[in-house]
Amino acid sequence: MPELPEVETMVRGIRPHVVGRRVADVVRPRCRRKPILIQPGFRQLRSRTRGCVITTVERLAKRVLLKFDSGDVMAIEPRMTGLVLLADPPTKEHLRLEWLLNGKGDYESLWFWDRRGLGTVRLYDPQQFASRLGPDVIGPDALTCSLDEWEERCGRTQRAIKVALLDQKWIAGVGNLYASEILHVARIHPERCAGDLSRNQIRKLREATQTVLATAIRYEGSTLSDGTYRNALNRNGRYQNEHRVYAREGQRCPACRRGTIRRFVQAQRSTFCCPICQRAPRR
DNA sequence: ATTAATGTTCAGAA
DNA sequence: TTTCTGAACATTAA
Repeated sequence: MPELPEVETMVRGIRPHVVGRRVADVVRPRCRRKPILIQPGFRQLRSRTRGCVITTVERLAKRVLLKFDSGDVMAIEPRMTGLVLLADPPTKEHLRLEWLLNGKGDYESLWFWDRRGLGTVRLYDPQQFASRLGPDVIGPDALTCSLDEWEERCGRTQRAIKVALLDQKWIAGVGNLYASEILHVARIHPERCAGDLSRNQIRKLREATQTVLATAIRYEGSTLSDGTYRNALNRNGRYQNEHRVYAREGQRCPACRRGTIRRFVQAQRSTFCCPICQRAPRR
């Protein structure tokens, strides 16, 4: 379930071990499953990255970006179950790609592991790389979505606020789990129309987004009960212990201690909220 | 033994 | 134009 905090944890985990190292080779492990999507194909990925030095590792919303001295940018999208690892994959049979690394370092390879296989790896040349994403909710300072930008975006959609938060072209970086957590902290009902929010509520929403995601990063993300891990050494995150509403249906709300956490479905995804803290919109 | 649910993204339909 | 639906795939729980 890599969302933004889990992807940021991967990036921080691998960065010190891969920056400056040269790709000796790219290997697709033997695997009878349907191969993951690689653009522009495995052979080109291999020939264009072999011999290149990794210059930077960054996060863009929920993607891992590796940049090479050739100028090429490789975007790894873990989607539902992908992990970027230096060691200790959960299983052998779901290993999808291996980058063998030359030079001194604690680890021989960088791996992409993906149980469901919905993840993608794409290689872009410098001119070609242009993101279709909205502003990153918690990017480097200059790129962090400003309050004015939040307000402008809210004003131009009639969708429920939680549905809008999950739209990466609208604002990038919020996933399903953290959307419920953020709205609970901001005390905004998930079904409220985004266009109806006051400037003050939008301010609270923006602040809740930044504090929830920053805190989750400090805890190295959330490891859910399905046991898909996310840090670079396949260790559990710890933020799942801090969840206030996600997957806590039927439990007492930890904020008001009066409401009972409810679950319902929006845009085919589970939403959790406290009906007392988060007042339902008029219908 | 079916069916529903699980984190994400995107093409295509409404 | 905007918004919604289903599919991609694997695995587990009910």
